[in-house]
Amino acid sequence: MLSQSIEDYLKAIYEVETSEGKVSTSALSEKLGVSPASVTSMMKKLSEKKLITHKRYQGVKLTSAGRKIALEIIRHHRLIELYLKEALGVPWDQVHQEAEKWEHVLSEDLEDRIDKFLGYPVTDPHGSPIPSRDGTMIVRECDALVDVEPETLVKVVEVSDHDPELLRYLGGIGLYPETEMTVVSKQPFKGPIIVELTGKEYPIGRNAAKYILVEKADN
Amino acid sequence: MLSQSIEDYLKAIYEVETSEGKVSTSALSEKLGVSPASVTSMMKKLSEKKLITHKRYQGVKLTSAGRKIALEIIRHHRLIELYLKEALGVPWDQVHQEAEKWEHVLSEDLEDRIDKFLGYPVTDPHGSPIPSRDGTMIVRECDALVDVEPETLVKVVEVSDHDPELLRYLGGIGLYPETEMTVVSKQPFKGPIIVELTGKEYPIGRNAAKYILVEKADN
DNA sequence: AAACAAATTTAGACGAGACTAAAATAATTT
DNA sequence: AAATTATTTTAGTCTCGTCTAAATTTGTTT
Repeated sequence: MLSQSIEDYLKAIYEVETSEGKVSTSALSEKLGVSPASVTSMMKKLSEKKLITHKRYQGVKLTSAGRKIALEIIRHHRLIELYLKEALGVPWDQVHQEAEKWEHVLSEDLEDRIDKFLGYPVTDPHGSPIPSRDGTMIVRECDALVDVEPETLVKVVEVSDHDPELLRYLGGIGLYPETEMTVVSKQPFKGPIIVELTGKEYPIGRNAAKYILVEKADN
Repeated sequence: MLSQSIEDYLKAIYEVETSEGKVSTSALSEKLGVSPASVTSMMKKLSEKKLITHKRYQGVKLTSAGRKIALEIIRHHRLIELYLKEALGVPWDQVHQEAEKWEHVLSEDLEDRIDKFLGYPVTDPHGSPIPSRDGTMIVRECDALVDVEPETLVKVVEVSDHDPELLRYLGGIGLYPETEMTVVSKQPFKGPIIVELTGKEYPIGRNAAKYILVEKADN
């Protein structure tokens, strides 16, 4: 059995690896809210357990064993997020922080029951794909909203779950995964992006728009 | 925020206090599966936090602050047990071990949602009363099955959740809280107690019968 | 290429919570 | 009441995961 701490590190490594390619000590330090020195000592331990490979001063990489565990935790996390929303009506801006705790105590049996209850879902409430039990996750190519040209009809694919504030705003204007909307314009001088949905126009800050993934809607 | 370990100790102290009156170091050591020395050092810590009172060599007692926390954890535990059974169909012999982990990560918000979902229940799947949010729990007077005279019609009130094996057996013969049955006979030489329910007779060992609480049914 | 800055690792310490072995106290027997 | 046994506490150690401060390596300027 792995400690909660180890699980958190593996998950963080996976996330940094997919979002930035290279996994530095400082990135993990930042993400996990611990000192760089703590990261280094944990890297040593994870190396010994063959969950990562580590070259001094060169960053780390998950081994396939490490990746499998990371994906298992992420699967737990996302299943729980969806479950809390569907079964208990927890608002989508709160499910993340709850799942952070619950992901570490989910048994295989309960995981299966929840999966079944939800009808074997493939995405969580933020549109993020749920890894399969055997440790694989689909990869999607889609664009950040901030990079889309005006006058385009797009469909929301995924919204980052890290900022509850943003999620509340987006929920308030009815912007969820699967929502279709039109990018109306991008205001100059790093101003907001204006989108239209359900007949109304709303501003979305450039920074926020980095965390909203969309794909071109067909037609 | 209290550590999981502290929560476990407080819960154990509460349980020993209600079942045996006096809370000895060895009883806690046994119950928690740690050495007596570990118990003593934790007692020191809990005393400093004013959660218990401790007289050297004389056992411990919960303060009202300590009791409140213990009851909060027990409330979590029992709500979760019932929730897992009702919402996810977890068999009653498995809910206990799941709840042991989940009880420590339940937020107030989720506690309320689960409570509401269940319709503000007062007992868990084993018939144990669920403490109220403000930290009170009803006390019931009822008899252990082992002490009941033959030829009596009784109603099952509560079954201890500590032995999954026993729970499976009892579930198999349809013996749950609220079940009515007749104590047919007590076999001599510490033999089993024979009960009749749904027209059939079943043996229940003396030891098991200590852990089944019943009340006389007003026939 | 030398100097400086930034990132990373090492060294050493700490608090939590467990352990074992030994000492102290309480309970029970004789 | 003294001796023996059982229980509890103390003393000292260990692992885990964190920290700070100092040393090392890498990257970037000038």
